[in-house]
Amino acid sequence: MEKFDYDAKYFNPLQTLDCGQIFRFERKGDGFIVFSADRACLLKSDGVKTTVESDDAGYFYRFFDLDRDYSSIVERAESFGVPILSRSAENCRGLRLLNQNEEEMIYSFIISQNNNIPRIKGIISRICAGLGEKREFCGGEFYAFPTTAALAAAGAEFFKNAGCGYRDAYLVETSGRILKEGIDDLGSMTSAQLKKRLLTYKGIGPKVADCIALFGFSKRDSFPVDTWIEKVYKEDFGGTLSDRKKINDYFVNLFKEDSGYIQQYLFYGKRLNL
DNA sequence: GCCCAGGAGTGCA
DNA sequence: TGCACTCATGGG
Repeated sequence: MEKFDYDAKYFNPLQTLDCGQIFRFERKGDGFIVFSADRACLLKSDGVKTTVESDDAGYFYRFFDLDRDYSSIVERAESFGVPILSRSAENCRGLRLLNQNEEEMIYSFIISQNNNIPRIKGIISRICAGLGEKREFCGGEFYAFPTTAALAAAGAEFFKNAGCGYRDAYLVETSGRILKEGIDDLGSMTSAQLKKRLLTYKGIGPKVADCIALFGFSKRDSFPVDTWIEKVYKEDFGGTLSDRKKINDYFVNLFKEDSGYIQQYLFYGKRLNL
């Protein structure tokens, strides 16, 4: 096991895990076990230092985005003078944007559409248990996120039984296509190129593409617009547009390279009613 | 029974 | 191009 720690002021486990960007983690004593692809780590904080234990410190250092200075991000977020944003950034300064596995993000956010977070977690958990490799961590067992090959071999009936509902066909179609084509060429694309490509997959529309780009491909100039962000737009920014594409344009033009961070502050802050 | 959830695909004007 | 309709499922 490898272990490192980080200033807890800018790395809060609960805020980082609970804000809706990740669907696979569980409580373990006074900390959390966090899963990514076929790996796991143990995350704890005493309020002064947050510690990460795993068998690959380098992977999780990048996973938790620990190269980046969040004090300046929080500062810039507060500089806009929008009350809900200032409150959320101040309260959620320990929220870190994750750099997650690309394929796990693609399939997870296809499942997320028109769905709620607790149910998304349950569906993904059942898919992992059914198709993922069994691994060991911290004296317990867990299931890796399934490979594309395993997903492509599963069939619609499996996904329906896992609770995917009508999204079963999207998973069958998209996993089959990625098995054939791979996604190696997506990693080097610009944000705009990547989103355009993502939109060509079944089950991926503008909002899901933004989430995949933001959490899976580290495209921080993305601003996913869902029902909660629509609410923020109307109630807290006095917005009058209802077209989600135009709302997205409005926010990206306003927040630019900080869009992804600020979107999470607003999304999480609104859900917590901060 | 209703409305809602990290929306997207389809058909038709 | 825009817009209404539909798509499972579970919780409140």
